[in-house]
Amino acid sequence: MAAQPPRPKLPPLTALRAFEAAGRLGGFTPAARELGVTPAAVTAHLKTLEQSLGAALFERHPRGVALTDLGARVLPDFTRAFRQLDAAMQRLEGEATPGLVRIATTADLAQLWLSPRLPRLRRAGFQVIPVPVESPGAARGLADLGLFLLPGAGAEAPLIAVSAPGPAAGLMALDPAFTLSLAGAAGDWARWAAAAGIPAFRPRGPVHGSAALALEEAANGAGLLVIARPLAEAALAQGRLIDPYGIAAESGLTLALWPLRDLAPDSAPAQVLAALA
Amino acid sequence: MAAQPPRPKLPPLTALRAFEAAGRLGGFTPAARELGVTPAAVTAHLKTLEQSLGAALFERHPRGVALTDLGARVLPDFTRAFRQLDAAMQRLEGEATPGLVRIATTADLAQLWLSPRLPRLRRAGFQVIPVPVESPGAARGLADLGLFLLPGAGAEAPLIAVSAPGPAAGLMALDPAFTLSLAGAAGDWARWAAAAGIPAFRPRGPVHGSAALALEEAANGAGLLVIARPLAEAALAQGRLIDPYGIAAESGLTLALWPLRDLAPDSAPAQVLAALA
DNA sequence: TCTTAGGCTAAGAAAAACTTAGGCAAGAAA
DNA sequence: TTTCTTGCCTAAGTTTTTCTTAGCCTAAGA
Repeated sequence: MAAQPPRPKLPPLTALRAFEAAGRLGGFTPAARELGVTPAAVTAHLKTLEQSLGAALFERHPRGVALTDLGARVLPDFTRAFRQLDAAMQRLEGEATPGLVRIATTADLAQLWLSPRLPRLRRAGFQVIPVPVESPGAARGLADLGLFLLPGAGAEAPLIAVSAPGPAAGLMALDPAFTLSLAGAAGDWARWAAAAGIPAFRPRGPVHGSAALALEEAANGAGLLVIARPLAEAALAQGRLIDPYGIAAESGLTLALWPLRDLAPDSAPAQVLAALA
Repeated sequence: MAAQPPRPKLPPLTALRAFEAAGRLGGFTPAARELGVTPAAVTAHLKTLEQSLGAALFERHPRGVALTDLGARVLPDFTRAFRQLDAAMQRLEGEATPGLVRIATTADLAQLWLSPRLPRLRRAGFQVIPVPVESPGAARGLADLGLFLLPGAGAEAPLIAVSAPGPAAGLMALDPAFTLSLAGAAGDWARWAAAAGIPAFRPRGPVHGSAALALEEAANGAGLLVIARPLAEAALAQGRLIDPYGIAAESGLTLALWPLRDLAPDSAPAQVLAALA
């Protein structure tokens, strides 16, 4: 049975989602990140949509885009609709597999903080799966809980310096070459050094992109690593690393675990949230 | 810039839409009709969806399908969400091209009833486009107004018999071979003949699938055609056809024109509705 | 001036969606 | 009973959509 009319052509859902994300986030590039595609794909979607509409949704500026009047007027409707759709999908997935809890987090937090806590939760009957995302914003509709280091008041994630255990390490004077740094955490060393009373200290050692890797290096004796304590706790507890100076600095970050959607009081996500908090 | 994780995999929107339609309409086949695809496509979507979910949404019975408990529980959420999405899309299209009015109707009504009325509306600044659909249900989200012959109380669409003008035609006794019938309107001749006082009359002439074609044939003198008056009015007004017997029978159908969504009071669709009613 | 951010385009590749064709089981019709 | 019809399923193959890669362009900021 073929469709009689050439093609009724219902609204291009994918393109609409691209529009919604781009409008809400204020650009094609962040939208692409959220959707998990390249910016070129978003460009193409918007082009299609505007063409089929016969009207522009964004003004193109050389440095970015801005919603047109029309775009701004209709965006909230789409945001609402997609939020409802996401919520419905979440509910469906939740009800389809009771006990399932998805936690959106970074790869580092998943490996270093969440992973050690999973066995206990699994034994309690929860099927916890970490969903790796780049930022809290990208978690939209993908998970029940979010776990991130966020800029925030609490001093719950202090910076500490860690190194391999052994008598020598802790006693050495600070050597700029005997350091390990994390990419994207440029200020951490400065903050810690200031707290340690050496404001002018500049690390010169290798920079790692992954906290897990940097910790591994540190455990192998490659240098002194400044890192948020929650990420190092497991290794400290195992004795693979030590905190030779015992100096903690404010990181300005808090380890936050919070619901990404409304949770039914006794649902699996709510229970896991309570268990981890 | 490639997406880091293999693929965050947002919900398969097309499959969700198939689920929603199938759930709401109570079967895969009607859903396929509404979506303008074959039933096999709907089957495949549901299979994908249920597989990725790890749970069944429909119980398969040999004669059809029924929502499972889970499916029934979540369906309303999806219906609501998609309705909102459709509404947003409608609003977007409406605002993008002011003056645009889409009327969902059958090919016959579009050609025979709507088409003659379009020039006046076009001159009034409305861009009216008929959207051909098979049934009112399939119009969901595709148009602003619906125009159909519906089973209904009013006698607004009586059946009449028409033929080519000329002295002989009207005077002839009824000849079963000198008839034209419409496919899908099996009872029409019987009703009209009953009203004419010839209850046992059975037409034997050719059967046409399209009212427009049948009217054309009748105008060419091929026979007597029983048809709902609204469809023949234009040809009668032009003198291309006559109503030789002057006998009208109840068709049980009413020509209905109604809004398929909420219309803003002074919007183009509302004005066109008022002008046509 | 150089660099960077953000978007655009074209071409080709990958993945999703759809159709066709045939099959099966149960209720309806003969 | 037998036959027909309805509604869904499966497999194979094709079309359409969606996405990525790679290179270009403009303006703002260092």
